[in-house]
Amino acid sequence: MAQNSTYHHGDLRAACLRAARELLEEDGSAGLSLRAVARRAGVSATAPYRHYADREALVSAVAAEGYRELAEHLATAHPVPSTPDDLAAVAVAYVRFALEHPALFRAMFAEPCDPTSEERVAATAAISEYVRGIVRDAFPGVEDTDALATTVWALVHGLAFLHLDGKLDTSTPEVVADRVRASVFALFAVAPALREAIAAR
Amino acid sequence: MAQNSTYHHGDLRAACLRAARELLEEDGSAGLSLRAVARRAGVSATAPYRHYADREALVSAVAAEGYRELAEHLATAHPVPSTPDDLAAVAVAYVRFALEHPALFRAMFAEPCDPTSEERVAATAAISEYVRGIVRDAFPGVEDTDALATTVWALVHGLAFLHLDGKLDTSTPEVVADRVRASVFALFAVAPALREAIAAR
DNA sequence: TTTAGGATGTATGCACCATTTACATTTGAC
DNA sequence: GTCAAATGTAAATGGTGCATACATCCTAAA
Repeated sequence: MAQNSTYHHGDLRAACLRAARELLEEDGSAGLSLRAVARRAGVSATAPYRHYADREALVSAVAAEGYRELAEHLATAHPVPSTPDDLAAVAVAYVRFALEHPALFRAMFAEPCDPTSEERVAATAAISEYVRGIVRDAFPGVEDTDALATTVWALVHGLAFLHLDGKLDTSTPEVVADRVRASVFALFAVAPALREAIAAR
Repeated sequence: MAQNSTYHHGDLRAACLRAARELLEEDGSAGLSLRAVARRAGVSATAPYRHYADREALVSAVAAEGYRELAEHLATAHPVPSTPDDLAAVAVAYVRFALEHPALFRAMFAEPCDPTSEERVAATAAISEYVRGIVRDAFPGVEDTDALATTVWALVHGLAFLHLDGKLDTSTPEVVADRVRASVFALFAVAPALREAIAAR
């Protein structure tokens, strides 16, 4: 089981993932090079290629991990959201996650997504379904749950990016949270009207 | 005025900008290297450094150009938006711009923004003010124009990114436009309630 | 009109990077 | 125990950003 020499690492795949994640958080996307990952894992420069086809594959793996963490983070904000207040709390958590892990969040959403990374596709599908579930629970009367979920996700996602890009004041967590809550409540208030708005077109 | 030899380019600054823009649209952010720009401009590899301090400065310049084009694109969608319908048309134009110029849009919003690029800061401030102006005209009764403008921008911005990242169906321009309109109308319907929602917290 | 000097472009070199290919070591199944 | 597959290494190729020193050209002052 355990290697008795130093030739084999033991679990290089996981070590690379961890190193990549660390480098991403420390130096941003530019600091995440396969060579740096290899150095940090204490292994030759090309060893990571045994576990990841190329740089993008490694980034995708980190992103997928990010999706799982985001889902966890949201669930922690509120286990079973069922009211507009709950949903607002989840929205705040979403934006906070982006601000606390800017490089990771960018890797998850801001880079051209590789459609062939099933790990990544599955992870984003899970997030999407999660949002849909929340909306369904919080607004059982709404017919087109998907449309409302999309709108909510887009609003929160856009808020995250605008904050991340310095387009909105992020001096304190409170001002951010207040702004997110205000925006989400604006949308919630109209939820019943959404179906009509769509039908009216 | 005009150079009589081949040593000097004439307007290398503009040529670099154009080449960078082309490379960005052709091969994405990864294809935008200073060396490739120099090659395309028919000039030595380090010549661009006479006009741009580093790669990021060039990207910022391209992004700033993108902001101006986006503003123009939106203005074309509707010169003086003053109704929810007008605003929805502008929102659709925003998302369409992102889908038509994915790499440029990412360069504008998805990369860590350099706060020292005044060209870029000024350009984004202009966009922000533009959105605020539209909201002010379209909803003269709303007190906190800034809050509503932020919400609108975030929603549209988030829709652009989710489409860009393949999280939403983009098979035809129509399905995209319909979804954007539906989301924006949902928000519009509640505009008068926004102030209350904020006050209620 | 001549002639510095600044602006612009070039040549070279360094450090870093991704990726490929060939080779070495270890491990586990038989 | 043997041998093939899995894992790690070494070396080489070709690309990149960028700093430094050098070449050329334009312009404005003398």
